[in-house]
Amino acid sequence: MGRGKIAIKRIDNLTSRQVTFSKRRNGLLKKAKELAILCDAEVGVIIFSSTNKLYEFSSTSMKLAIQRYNRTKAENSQLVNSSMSDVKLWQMEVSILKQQLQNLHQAHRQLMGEELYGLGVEDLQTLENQLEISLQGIRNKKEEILTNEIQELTRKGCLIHQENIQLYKKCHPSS
Amino acid sequence: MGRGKIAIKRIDNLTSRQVTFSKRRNGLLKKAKELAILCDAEVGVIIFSSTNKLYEFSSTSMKLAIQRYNRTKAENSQLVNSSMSDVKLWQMEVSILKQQLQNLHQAHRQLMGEELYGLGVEDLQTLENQLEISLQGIRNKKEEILTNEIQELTRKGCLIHQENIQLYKKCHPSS
DNA sequence: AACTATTTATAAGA
DNA sequence: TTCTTATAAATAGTT
Repeated sequence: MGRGKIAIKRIDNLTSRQVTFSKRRNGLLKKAKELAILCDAEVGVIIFSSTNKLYEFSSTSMKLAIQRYNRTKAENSQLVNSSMSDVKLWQMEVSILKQQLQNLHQAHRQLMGEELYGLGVEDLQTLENQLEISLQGIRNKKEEILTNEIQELTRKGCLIHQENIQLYKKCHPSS
Repeated sequence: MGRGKIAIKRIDNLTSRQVTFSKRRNGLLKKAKELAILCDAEVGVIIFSSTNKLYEFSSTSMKLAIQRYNRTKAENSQLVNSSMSDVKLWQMEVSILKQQLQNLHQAHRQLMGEELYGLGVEDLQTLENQLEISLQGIRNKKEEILTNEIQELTRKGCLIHQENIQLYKKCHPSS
């Protein structure tokens, strides 16, 4: 990625190491930010230079990312705390929300025609019917928009001739 | 960095968001590792996907990196350790999850052909294409199940005659 | 800090 | 999902 290829091993020359650190550190932080934005992910990056200077990026807050990390790692070996503290209650809400999310994800994937493993003919038929209805709604909506656009254009005198309307519709196929 | 240039904003399409996440996640982790090796730095990366799955990299150990991070921050702002309480952090997580739920709900409703208000012809076409694909997958699955059932019945000698097979399929319409 | 020649990452397509 | 490929982006070495 540059004038020459380099092996991934510690750069001996101090100056060159520092320059590369500065360039690549910026690159890493930029890519971390892009990943978070593009993919709606929570990303946290901690970098200590060899001179012990700290650089960081977090899409939310580093504290939150770390807490979440710790919790995720600890979730397996749960049991810990006591009765019903505020924290416990919030934790319960989190787990409920996570469950809801998981359920929705599952339903969503099935609507996308994925993960159809467990379904029988009946379920599949129901799904198919729903999708037919969805398609109808979407096609209607599209038709509606196009009709509006054509009316607007006609009002402005752009499309007076029938054949132009046909042409316009062809360029924006409705199904 | 690819066939086309993309703007850095949340990718709307779920599938391509997941694909991009997977590619860029790998890219980020690789670059983190290279930075650590090349420049003798301590690097820690925490990534939560939008489906709450954790991915991480640490050049030493994440525990160590986090400890060092906390220590450094504490040194910088002598005293301020009071920062965010556990409760506050859980609350933040709850609000993030709620947002995710809302997003998914929205996407879900659109797949169901509802709430099509904000969408343009382009979006509607994308949605329509997705639904067509879904339908195809579902119909294939149904056909597959029926074919298996017929084979099973035929094996048992219940359906030897062609007209019976047609009848069976009619009673379990495939579309 | 800039400047490029190259390498690398990756978006889109198969 | 995995592979391929054209193109965008990052960056190594240089000025």
